[in-house]
Formats: sequence, structure tokens, C-alpha cells
Amino acid sequence: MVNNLSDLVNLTNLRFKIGELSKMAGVSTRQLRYWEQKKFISANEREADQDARVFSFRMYIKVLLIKHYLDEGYKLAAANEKSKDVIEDELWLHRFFEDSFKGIELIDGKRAVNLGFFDQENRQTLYGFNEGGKISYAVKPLPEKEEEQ
DNA sequence: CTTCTTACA
DNA sequence: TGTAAGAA
Repeated sequence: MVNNLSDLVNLTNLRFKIGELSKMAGVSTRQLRYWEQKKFISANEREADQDARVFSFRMYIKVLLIKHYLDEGYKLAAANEKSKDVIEDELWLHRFFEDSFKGIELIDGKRAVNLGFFDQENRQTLYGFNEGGKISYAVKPLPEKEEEQ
């Protein structure tokens, strides 16, 4: 259970050895090694001990995706391409939100989500806020900069 | 017990 | 891909 930020941070740093990953994803260790050989997945590092492969959480996701498409009937190579498409799209979505979300501000005592510039020309910013359970939008001019020019 | 590589079915 | 073998 994730209760605080440090837990979330640790989540992103989770590392799995091949046996764990195999059980988690329902894929044989033989498959994982083969997929790695095919460059479909990659061990992020090798544990000093027995030169054991160490996989990241991202790789776990990748394996799940390939497994998913494999179960759907795709051949391994095709399943890999499919998973790449999904990840690519997911990255785009992530970048989109990261670029769009400018934080939350308090406006007139209400929390407003800063959605970035609405009108670059007139220096207006778009906000989204709660209006009786519905999403309402409003624009607000950017504060004048005193030192400008 | 786990992982690794190599080799064979 | 599964499984076996020998090593670490």
C-alpha cells in the first residue's frame, strides 16, 4: 500500500530478478532470457553476485504488454511491436500532461488547476475548477511584470 | 534454492 | 519454448 511519497519513489526503483519477474508476469524465465536476446526487453543491470539479471518496473510493464498481445494471438515479434506502440503512446500522454499541468493555485479561496496559457498573445492563463462537482473553466490574465522593458 | 549458459527435443 | 546438465 502506498501511503507517502517515499513509498512512491521506492516503487519506481523496484528491481526484480528473473525468477520474480517470471512469476509476476506469468512468463517463463526461458522466455524472458530469449526476449532479452531478441532485444525486446533488457536487463537494466547485472547483480554482482551471480551475474543475475535485474529488471526494472518499466521492464515489468513491457513484459506484461508483450504477454498480453501474445495471449491475444500475436506472434512474439508482432506482440513486441504492439507493446512498443502502447508505450510510445503512453509516453506521449505523459509528456502531454506534464507539459499541460502547471500546478494548483488558490483563486478566490477555491482550488484551481492551472492548465497553462490559453491565449499566449494576451497572456491569459486557463484554469479549471470545481463548480458543484462539474468542471468549470476560466481564464485569468497573467500578472503584469514590472521590470519588463 | 536461484541464476547462468549451452545444448538438445 | 521446455527441459536438462553442470557450475557458481
